Amino acid sequence: MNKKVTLKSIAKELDVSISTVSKALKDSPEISKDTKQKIKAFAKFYNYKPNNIALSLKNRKTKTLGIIIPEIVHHFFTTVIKGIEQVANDEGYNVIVCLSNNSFDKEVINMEILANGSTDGFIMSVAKETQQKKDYHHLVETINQGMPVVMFDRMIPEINCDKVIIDDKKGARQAVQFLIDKGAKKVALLTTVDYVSVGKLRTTGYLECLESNDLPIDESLILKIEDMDHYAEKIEEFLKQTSCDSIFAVNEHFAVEAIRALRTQGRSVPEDVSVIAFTDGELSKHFIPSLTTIKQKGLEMGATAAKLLIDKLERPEDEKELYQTVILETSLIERESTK
Amino acid sequence: MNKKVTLKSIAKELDVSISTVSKALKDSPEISKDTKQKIKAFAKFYNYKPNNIALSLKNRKTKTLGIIIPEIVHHFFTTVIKGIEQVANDEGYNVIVCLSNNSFDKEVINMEILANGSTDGFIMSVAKETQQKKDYHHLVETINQGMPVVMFDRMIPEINCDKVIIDDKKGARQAVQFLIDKGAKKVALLTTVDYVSVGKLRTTGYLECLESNDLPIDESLILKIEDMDHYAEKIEEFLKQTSCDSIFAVNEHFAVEAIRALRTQGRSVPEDVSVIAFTDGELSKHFIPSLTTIKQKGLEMGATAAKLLIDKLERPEDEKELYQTVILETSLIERESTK
DNA sequence: ATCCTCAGCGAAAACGTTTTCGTGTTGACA
DNA sequence: TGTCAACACGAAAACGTTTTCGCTGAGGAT
Repeated sequence: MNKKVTLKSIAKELDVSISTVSKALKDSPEISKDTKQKIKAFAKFYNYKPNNIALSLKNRKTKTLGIIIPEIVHHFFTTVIKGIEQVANDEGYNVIVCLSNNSFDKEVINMEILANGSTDGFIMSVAKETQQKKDYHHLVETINQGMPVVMFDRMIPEINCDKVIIDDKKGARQAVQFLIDKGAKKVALLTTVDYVSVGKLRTTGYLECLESNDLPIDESLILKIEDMDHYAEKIEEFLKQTSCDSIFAVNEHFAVEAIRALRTQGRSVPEDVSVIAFTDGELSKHFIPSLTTIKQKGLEMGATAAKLLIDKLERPEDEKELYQTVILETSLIERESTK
Repeated sequence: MNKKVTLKSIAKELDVSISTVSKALKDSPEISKDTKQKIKAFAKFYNYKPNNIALSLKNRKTKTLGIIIPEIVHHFFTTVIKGIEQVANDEGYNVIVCLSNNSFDKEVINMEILANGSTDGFIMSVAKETQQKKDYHHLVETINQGMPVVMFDRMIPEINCDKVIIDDKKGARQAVQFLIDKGAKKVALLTTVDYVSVGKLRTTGYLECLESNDLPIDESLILKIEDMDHYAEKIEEFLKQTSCDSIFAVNEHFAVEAIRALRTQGRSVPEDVSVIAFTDGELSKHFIPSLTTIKQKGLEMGATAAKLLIDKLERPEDEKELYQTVILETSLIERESTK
């Protein structure tokens, strides 16, 4: 087991000082050609690589970005991570991923751990519980310590930082308008409870769109789902009691379960009921019928967030105070679930 | 913007030495009660947290695990990550994720970067290209430097390290036997090219099972897919030219595309053709018909890998040389795609 | 009055870098 | 021969910890 080679060990072996080794490896003009050659050859032979930790300590930057997300077994978040990873890697940054599991406490702990030197900044989507509790002290504190934070998707308007979001309201309007344009009169909504920011925004978009088309808002056409463990049953029950000609779901799981429920009730998609969903997931593409969706663009979101963060990190101190919110365009992808 | 508080700054402020502060915060008996109280109060008030980087440098351990996987937008890998994260967190470790995108070069670079102090060990599934090239120098070198490596899923038998795998061959046999028991005579196989280790193993299992049931091996019933970009077309074409009564697919995407292709050809699943797949994915559960699968147990795999790695990290030097390979049981989950 | 003990604290090294500044040697030039 | 610049290198500080060891002064024992 070859122990790690350091500047010190090279210096000792070649009988020069540590500084000489360091300078030689950086091709400093201070060092003579002969010495440089000797040191470089030795270093190469023993495969010397500078220790990142020591560098981090010295430079006071780690070249790593902290990602905190509620959940990783989720297609949207993985595409975001991929987007982040790509630009981070190109810029020489690494990525450390922490999961909050939608728990406020875990989010706080993760942030505190990473904030103490492990990362240069954060990219995060806040936990459901955090949005519910409205306790943002951990965010405020890390930002106050000079750690840049970029929020994406589930963000908090009151917090002053860079943000990357999609126009959820507009996307929802787009979806519902699409259904209406195809002749829908009774559009059902499958959404989440209101404290989930994106759920609320999409609900609002739905309502706005009905209104601007002079369609009545029928509460019995709206299902707000809290418990992600039993949503299938909820949806099935809901669809038994309501008659609609189309469905707008805020995510693909709701949409898929709706289609399944409809099918067991003898109604087929898209012939009897059109279904459209908010998502960027795998299911939509492969499901039969494949789903018409409002695309969330996770990759772009991640890439944009990473760019914003790195930009802030590599900018001089004085220019750091201006925060921007990037709003990504949504796009409607028509597939088989609507007619 | 409150600058970070350090031992030094506390020491200066309270007019004691750095060592006194350090000891006081660790409740050392060397320090008097009064001093301790004073220092602790001050530290708490200014929210002192030790700098992880400095600790890492001092202790020569980072308390973070490096994960290198080919791809993150993939349900199996995300469940593995989740499994790793859970036990890592419980043991006070963080997790840094790097993607190889199935590129040998990126795998090497990522490993080299992380190996220089950023992580204490690795959990990885090797890139397709690495399996193809059979160039394992980066693995050998990091292991030789005393960095523990745990491989999962796509592993390399020649490398001496801990491994967590599922019994792919047995799982495949289980799947094919299930089909045969249900009366299948012509079982088609949708698999990958042979240099992908798990693909090859599952193919072998398929062949073995046919043999032990005295069924002929018909090469025209076997499709080996190389290019993951155009597999749908390949499968469709394949199914047009072959008549089979059942299909064994090595992943859920192949299975789903097969079902779609069958349907356009007027054959329905499971009535005309039974389909079974290797996977743990979302698609299988939600697809209509839902898929009968051999479960991969990503969560367990990740958790086991993390346990193995942490175990090795926290064990004294002399006990580190024994490597184990944990083989996870597969289980068959019967759903709607087989009859 | 002298010695010893021990409580309570500080100095310094160490982890592996980078970088500033200082220093000794050489050769050229007056 | 003496002066000075240039060259080549080393010493040391710094990043923020932990930890070993040494020091000081007070108090008790003799």
